[in-house]
Amino acid sequence: MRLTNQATGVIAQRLSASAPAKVPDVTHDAHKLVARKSLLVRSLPEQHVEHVLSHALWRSYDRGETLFLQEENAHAIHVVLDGWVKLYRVSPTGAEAVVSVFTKGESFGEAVALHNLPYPVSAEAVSPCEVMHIPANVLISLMRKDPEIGISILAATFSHLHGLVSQLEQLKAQTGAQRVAEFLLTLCQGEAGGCEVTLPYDKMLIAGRLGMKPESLSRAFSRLKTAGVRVSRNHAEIADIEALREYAETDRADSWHKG
Amino acid sequence: MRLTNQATGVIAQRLSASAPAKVPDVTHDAHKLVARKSLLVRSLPEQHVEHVLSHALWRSYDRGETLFLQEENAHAIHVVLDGWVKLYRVSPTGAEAVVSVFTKGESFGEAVALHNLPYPVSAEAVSPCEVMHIPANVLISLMRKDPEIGISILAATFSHLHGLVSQLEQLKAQTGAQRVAEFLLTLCQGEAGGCEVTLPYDKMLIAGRLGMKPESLSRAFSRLKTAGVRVSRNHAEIADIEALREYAETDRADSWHKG
DNA sequence: CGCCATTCTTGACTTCGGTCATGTGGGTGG
DNA sequence: CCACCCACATGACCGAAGTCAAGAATGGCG
Repeated sequence: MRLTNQATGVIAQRLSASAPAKVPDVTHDAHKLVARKSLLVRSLPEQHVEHVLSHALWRSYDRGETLFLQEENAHAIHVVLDGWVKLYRVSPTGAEAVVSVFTKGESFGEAVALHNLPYPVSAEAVSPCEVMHIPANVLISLMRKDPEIGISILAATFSHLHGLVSQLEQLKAQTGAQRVAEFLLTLCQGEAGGCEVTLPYDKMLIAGRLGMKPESLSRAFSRLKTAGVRVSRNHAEIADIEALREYAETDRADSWHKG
Repeated sequence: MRLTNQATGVIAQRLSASAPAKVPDVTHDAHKLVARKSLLVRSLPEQHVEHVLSHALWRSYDRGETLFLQEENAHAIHVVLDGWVKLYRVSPTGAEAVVSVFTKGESFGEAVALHNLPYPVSAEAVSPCEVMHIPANVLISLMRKDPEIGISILAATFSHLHGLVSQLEQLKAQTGAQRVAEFLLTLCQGEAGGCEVTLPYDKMLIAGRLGMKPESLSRAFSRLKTAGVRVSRNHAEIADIEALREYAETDRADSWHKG
């Protein structure tokens, strides 16, 4: 648990008071802004946004803290306002599989919460973070008045489906190094040329997210040197984005067979 | 394409007539029954079911026929009434990754259709099959009257999310043979003891579905002999379901490390 | 400043799974 | 009925990735 908890204290108060509307807190305002920009809230009909935000719970989590566990019943939708949250699943064998990692502006748990179903995954803060929880009943009651809301929730859910499908494709059709390359590409927004990026979280988690062991990630990084990638600490330099994309999209067989 | 297309002809007629309500066709009635029992339709409010079914399109597909392609815009939700349909994705490298395989009573495309978004995957019939298409606008207009419908669509979408999450977990945390073991377990409904199952589709597709090459599937099967599995043609005998589950859930490291 | 825990890297070794080549059996079409 | 084509199995080979172990680099904390 985090020890320097001045901030945590403030927010804990806020948590207990469930109508935080006029707390004159700059960080809270900043978080509200992030919330408004999140995919989920952004796609809600404008007239309901204020209502939803004012009925939400705002909480801080320390690194390593659990938001919820697999099999627990869902009663809220979660929107990350700051920091990183991982969704993972523990297989019967005890191995942990990271399903996704969310950050500022991203939401999860939409489909489960509206049905009071058990979560299929567990959620844990991997850095100190701020999370907004929207109680499911708030959304459900709104939804009965305005069906449009159902559509926006479906939009968010679809983007998760899409993300999972991409991940499946990558796992089934790409090597580890290629997945790492794609991961790096998602971090740099430029289209071409060189680029420097900061790795958003530690390498153990990156490895998990990409479906490999930390040792394999290290090796994948060194393999990417030939593609113009240099990594030190949590900092990566990409010499040529196009070249890296080329690497990621080259069929494994081609590389030595036709090369 | 299928050459014996008497049946296909009949259904093609039905397809062109968009109000097939009183066609006295036994197979059509049988399909309607399947449709009613599908997860999607089953969770719709009773009073809308008839309306939805009567506005649906009913079509036959031959083995190998394409229902839709990745990137196409979605305008309908699909419910499989008979046969098998695979959803797959072609990666930039050209490799095909099977995302899921659906059969009788299962639906897909819910979230995409309601937004007119492009499909993230392609769909192909892997056996002759019957599919019901529910035009998205039918559901959308109903949804505006009764928000309950949004919830039931979310239910179907959630079960897909859940399926993808399980698949991810399996790919990240299990060996090929273990995935095959789990696959076999899903085919037998018994809890314990022995069991015989028929493989639902050809081994190439099973291999794809489980994220491996046909050769690896063969080897996985022979590896499972030690766990009491015997396979010949499309028929598999499982000596002891419990033992097989045990095999599937044993950590890879354990097997030789502590064994 | 120095200790300690953790993360990260590297190396040796093993296993898993993909690739290629070959052989076999079953089914379809001529 | 035979030829041909697939799906499928098997073996040889190899690269990719996991396991184990040891050491280097970091970062927090006393």
